[in-house]
Amino acid sequence: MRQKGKTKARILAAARKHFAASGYERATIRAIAAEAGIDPALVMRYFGNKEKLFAAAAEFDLRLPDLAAVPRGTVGSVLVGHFLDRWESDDSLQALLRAAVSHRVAVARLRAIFATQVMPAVAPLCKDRATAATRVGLVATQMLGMALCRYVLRLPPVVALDRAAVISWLAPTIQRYLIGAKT
Amino acid sequence: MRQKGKTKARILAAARKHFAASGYERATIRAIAAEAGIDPALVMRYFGNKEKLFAAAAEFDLRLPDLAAVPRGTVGSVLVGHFLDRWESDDSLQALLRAAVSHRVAVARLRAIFATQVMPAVAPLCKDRATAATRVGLVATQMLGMALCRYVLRLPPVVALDRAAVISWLAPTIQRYLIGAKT
DNA sequence: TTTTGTTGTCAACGCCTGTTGACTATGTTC
DNA sequence: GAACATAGTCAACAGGCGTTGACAACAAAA
Repeated sequence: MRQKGKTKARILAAARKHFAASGYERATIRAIAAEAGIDPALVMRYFGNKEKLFAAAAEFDLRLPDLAAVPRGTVGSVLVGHFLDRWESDDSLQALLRAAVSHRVAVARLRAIFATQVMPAVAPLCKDRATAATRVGLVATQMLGMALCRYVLRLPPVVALDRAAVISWLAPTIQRYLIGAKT
Repeated sequence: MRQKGKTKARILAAARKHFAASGYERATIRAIAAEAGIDPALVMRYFGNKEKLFAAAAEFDLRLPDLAAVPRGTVGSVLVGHFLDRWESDDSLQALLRAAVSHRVAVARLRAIFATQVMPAVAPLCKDRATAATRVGLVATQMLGMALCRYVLRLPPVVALDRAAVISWLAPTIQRYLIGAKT
């Protein structure tokens, strides 16, 4: 065997990098293959087609912590900090966001992650069940908005913030959306 | 003259529609020309190339109101309401956001709008000049995040909110970012 | 050693893209 | 009516794309 697993992993890493940097359509199979040091045709052998390659590259776990265990007053800080960590350590998230803006498969995947990972982990924190979905949605607007401005659009004042500043500014917002009074 | 101005306007409208719906690369000159009911070559005659067509289609004015005139306590509501109006009445904003995620010209344009329209209009509201840029940046994260989740990703709980609910949830956030205590 | 199955390469296909230059039609001006 | 500029069409180009099927290299099983 001439290392099947390693090649597959190299392709996936290259795919994540290109999808994250360029979005779905600008990331080409040829460029990904070149980065992985192999022939484009081999990518097809491994993943079937471009859409399946993307699906494989954008598969990941948000690894949300057990929020029932953290003190209610620090839920905002913990959530913001965790999201910053995930965004900075995994290209998949950037790849997914960039692609979701123009590709139906990617946006479906993103909605699925929201529904199956974010919602179940975060919604139980809300007292009134009636507004829980709304509250989690609001959290998403602030979190994804920060990711968009900081990592994708790179707005200078947002990039300039350090980790601690982002947390101290955003945490009260998240806290209020989740367990604050209904306005 | 066989109506030069009207054709140009039809091309621009078709371009905005397609860029908004599909992003930069998926919106093709051919499709735009077909929608405008003319030949693709005529688009080139009018705008030179695709990039210039996009630049023309993504040119717009945020029409920010004079914020010095509104009571300090309602600045958040006014801003959120105004942004909702602009997002829903003008395809250019969606086109620009969708394109900015994968196209360097578009992201530059978006940063320019932030710097030349948002910053000058909003920054004067902040008391301490030192943190003004940061505060306006934070406002952008929440506003663009809402636009992203509501109009582009269409997350169900965010889409379900009506105009009044969006305003009443987001206004306090914006208010705090702009004129609240530094955390 | 031969066979067999896997890992990888090569060259090409068909399609769609932005873009171009030659051409036609129409309205305006002398 | 002739000359001319403008508005619009047509067919084609060169290039890049995802994708394919035939072939080569190599490792393991016979």
